[in-house]
Amino acid sequence: MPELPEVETIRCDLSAQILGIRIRAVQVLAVKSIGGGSKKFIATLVGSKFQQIDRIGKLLIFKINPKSYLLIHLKMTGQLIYRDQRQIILGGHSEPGKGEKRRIIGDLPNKSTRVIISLANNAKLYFNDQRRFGYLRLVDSLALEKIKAGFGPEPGQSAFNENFLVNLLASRSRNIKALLLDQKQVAGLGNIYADEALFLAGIRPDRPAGSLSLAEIKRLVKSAKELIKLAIKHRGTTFSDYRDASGRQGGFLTRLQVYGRRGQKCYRCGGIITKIKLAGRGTHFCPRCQK
DNA sequence: CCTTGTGTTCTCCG
DNA sequence: CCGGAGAACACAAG
Repeated sequence: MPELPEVETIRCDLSAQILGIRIRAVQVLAVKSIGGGSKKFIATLVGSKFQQIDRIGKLLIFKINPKSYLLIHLKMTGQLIYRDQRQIILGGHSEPGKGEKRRIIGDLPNKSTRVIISLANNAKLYFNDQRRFGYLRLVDSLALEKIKAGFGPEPGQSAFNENFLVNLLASRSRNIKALLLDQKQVAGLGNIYADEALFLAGIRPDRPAGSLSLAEIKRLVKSAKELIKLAIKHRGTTFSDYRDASGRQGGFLTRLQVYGRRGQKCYRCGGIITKIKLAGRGTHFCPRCQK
């Protein structure tokens, strides 16, 4: 489940690998993944270069010319794997694997590969997506601006501050976790990091947003910022499908404080982590120290 | 049955 | 009755 730290890791890695390199060919193995119209999609991409890679929330934005952008959303099981010529020849097993976290995906394409972008340096970019929720879309600059305008600030940005959150939460009955998951309000947090941020701040996820005190809001701002920064530093969390652009797992899993820890002891107070359903999502928290 | 990100649709309330 | 908030559903595959 790639969230902001995972998508940022991919953005950063790919920026160092594919910028300025021409697209030689595009194979669309699943038309659904590009929303139909593969002829125009391929024609627009082939011959152009990746000029810049941006990100808003969990959405990757590849600039291919001043008015055309390729958007890639990984949703639940999407992967974007870069293989250079040597790795393709060796079948993806060329990385030695210094530690356990360096697990390699194996031969590509595989049964989850939906799109292959071949580059002029003989490298390939594979879009894999087992559950086909993710997508690639071409948009012009006007459409891109409209999409960007639909996102709230990210925890790492200065706009995500105490004043912002005070105004956002004021007189809202919705539970705080649902609000944090709403990309229109706050961009980038998904199920894992929403649970983690609330744990760090000591706030129950089912609290009505409007019931948070100023002190709690301050803690939430600080917790979310530190959490996202640390998760990016560790290259994100791999629970099942997430891989970085080189096919490696993220390093943050072992640093999670609550997510996936149902029935285990709280690292902070020794209470037992419980799991409930909230906003349609599995939600983990410590009933003892989260108030 | 469970898992989840997001777009769409539906319902409710003021 | 309108508008918006927010909940519920759809999607998909293992």
